[in-house]
Amino acid sequence: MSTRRATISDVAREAGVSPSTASVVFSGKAPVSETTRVRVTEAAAALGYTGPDPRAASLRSGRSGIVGVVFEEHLGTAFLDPVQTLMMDGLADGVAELGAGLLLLRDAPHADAPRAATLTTAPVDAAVLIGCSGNLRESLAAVKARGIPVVVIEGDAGADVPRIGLDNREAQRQVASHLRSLGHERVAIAALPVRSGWRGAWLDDEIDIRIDVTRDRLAGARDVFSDAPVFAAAGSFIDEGLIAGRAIFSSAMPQVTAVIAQSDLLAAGVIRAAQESGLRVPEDVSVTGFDGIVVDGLAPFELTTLVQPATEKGRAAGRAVTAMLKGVPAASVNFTCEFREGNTTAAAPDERGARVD
Amino acid sequence: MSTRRATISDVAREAGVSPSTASVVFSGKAPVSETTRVRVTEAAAALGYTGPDPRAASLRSGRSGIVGVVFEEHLGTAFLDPVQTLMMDGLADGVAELGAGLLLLRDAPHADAPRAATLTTAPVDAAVLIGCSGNLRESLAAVKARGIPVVVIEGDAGADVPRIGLDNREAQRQVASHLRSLGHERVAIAALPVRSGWRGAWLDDEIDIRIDVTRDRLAGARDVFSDAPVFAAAGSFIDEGLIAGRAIFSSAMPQVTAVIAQSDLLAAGVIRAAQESGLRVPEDVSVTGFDGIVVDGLAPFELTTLVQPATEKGRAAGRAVTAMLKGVPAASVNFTCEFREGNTTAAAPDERGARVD
DNA sequence: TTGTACGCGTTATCAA
DNA sequence: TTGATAACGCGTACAA
Repeated sequence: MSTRRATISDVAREAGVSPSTASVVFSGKAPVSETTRVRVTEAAAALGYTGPDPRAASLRSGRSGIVGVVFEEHLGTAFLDPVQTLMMDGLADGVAELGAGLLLLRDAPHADAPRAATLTTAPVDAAVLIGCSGNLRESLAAVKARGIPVVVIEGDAGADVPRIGLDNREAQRQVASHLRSLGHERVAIAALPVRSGWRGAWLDDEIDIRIDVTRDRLAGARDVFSDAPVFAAAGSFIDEGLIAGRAIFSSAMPQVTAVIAQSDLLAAGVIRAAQESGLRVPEDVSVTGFDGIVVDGLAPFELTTLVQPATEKGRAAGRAVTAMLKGVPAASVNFTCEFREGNTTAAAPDERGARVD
Repeated sequence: MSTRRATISDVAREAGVSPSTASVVFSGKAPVSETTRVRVTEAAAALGYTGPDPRAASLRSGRSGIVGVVFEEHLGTAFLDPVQTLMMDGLADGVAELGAGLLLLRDAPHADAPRAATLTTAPVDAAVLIGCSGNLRESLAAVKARGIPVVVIEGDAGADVPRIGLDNREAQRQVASHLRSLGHERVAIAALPVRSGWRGAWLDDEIDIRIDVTRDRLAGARDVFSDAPVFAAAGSFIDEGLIAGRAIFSSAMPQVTAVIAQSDLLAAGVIRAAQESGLRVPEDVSVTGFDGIVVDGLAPFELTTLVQPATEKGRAAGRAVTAMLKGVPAASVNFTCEFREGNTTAAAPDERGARVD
């Protein structure tokens, strides 16, 4: 009874065959006679050998059967955000054909997990980057240098990296235009974080927005309301929306008649803040969201929002990765949001009288 | 420009040092003179070397920095179930200290993904099994043979495997007793699936329940209502609850006055089915859930249910795995549900008059 | 502080 | 159908 685990060579010796033959028995990559197969299988059982060591196999074959999914946040939040959840669902679908496992990774080592697994240290065959902040761009360089296929969801990683995109700017502009057509002039924006680790604050400097989604949606809003003040929240949560909303409604700024939130969850929080301030939605203030997810506890409100095909985005990413691993070049895909009018928007208060019909 | 990628030996040669020195520069496991460090770093940059190959490193060191999380369902559904989502959130937290990535795996190859990565073929340092059906038990044997630390959430894997458990049976019994004390006699049960791939049907044979959660909760209900008919759904979804509810309310069985659902989502579906049948909840029929999650669109109902600490369960599993990888034996942990009375249960119709106070 | 030498466990390749 | 050989790329005793 040796102290170390049995290897495939041990099994081969026990079965009286060569290591390569034993290997074939387990991989099934070449025909093996039934008698040999049985002998090897029995030898393995006798030695308690449960199959090739994945580490060694992946070193030799160059394949690990793992697709890395890189988030730029605390991993936990990836599960708490409905949009991400739906995307993961689609992604799991998309890589199913490939038969790979999904490895959840963070973009870079963080204070609370300094030795966290990252794209550079993980044995992945391909990677899917979600969002594409500055940190992610670093990972990207490493991965590209290693020649690992990469797909980016919601971000720009250069012309040679397939992206799964969304018409964030156009969609947000559409909603902004809708508000303008309702007569709104004094509009505030509740934005998503501008970079990893952002704490939630009024935004002074818009040059330094490092998260593409935030920047693109903001640009869309700015296409219509070029001077709207922006409070960038710490994350896409109802509670953060509440904080943003309080800042917006209680500030010394001129009374806003509409708030453009960059996510449905933020919008839900903003609505709550409005109610706290004694403002009626949509009579006193209109609020718009983004994503088109189901927000719990928002009844009787139905957000005026943009519905994005989150699951489809994930599925497309999975398919792109699958294709690339098969050597087929993958093309970028751009998805479109669908405008959905709810009951959280109405004509601006000032113009109410004139607009009622 | 060679056709293959640079290795650490190439870098060492370029820098004029030995491979082992170069290795140390990257791993930081031994002191290196500043000049050497710079020389190696520059050589690496010149050659486009981005660090040790994770595959080789993990073969050599025996560590991959990956914790496998094994589900017994289609991976996508894992993200759609709020309970799983919360658990993953906690799990991510729990392994954070370890700095490992979470690899999402299925229990066994499936029809739609025959070559899917499994516990046996993935380079994991440790594994967390969620649920513990028959399929999982197979993986379990292999993993134990390989000496990989394992923790099981909601399942029994033998005395030597730490389990993160829940008082499913006792909790469910508590709810059943509550119903009985309200005067209910004719009760039906809307159960979770009894095994992987189950399609949803009345349950004839209760011997063959291969999913522990289902069996334990059923046992709890049976402790009070020993003859209640059981419709086992295909999954924990509102739509499956609807199917179960329709079966229950439209069947030729004696009019039930209460339905014990094994999850909140099932309960939500059952309520919908009741309304379809013209039954009022809770006046005509009481419905109970399990999990204590927020079910969207259920307003104005608040389920009478059992609140389970899902996030805590995940966190405990993560901590157990972390401990085991450090060589510290981990103990099993058993969590307790909290009974929460909502407005979906009331006195049984027959006894209403007698019970009003 | 640096270098030498070896093996981690497997599988691709090719010849028999 | 099977076997011999040679890497895969790295980490780490140990010696210098």
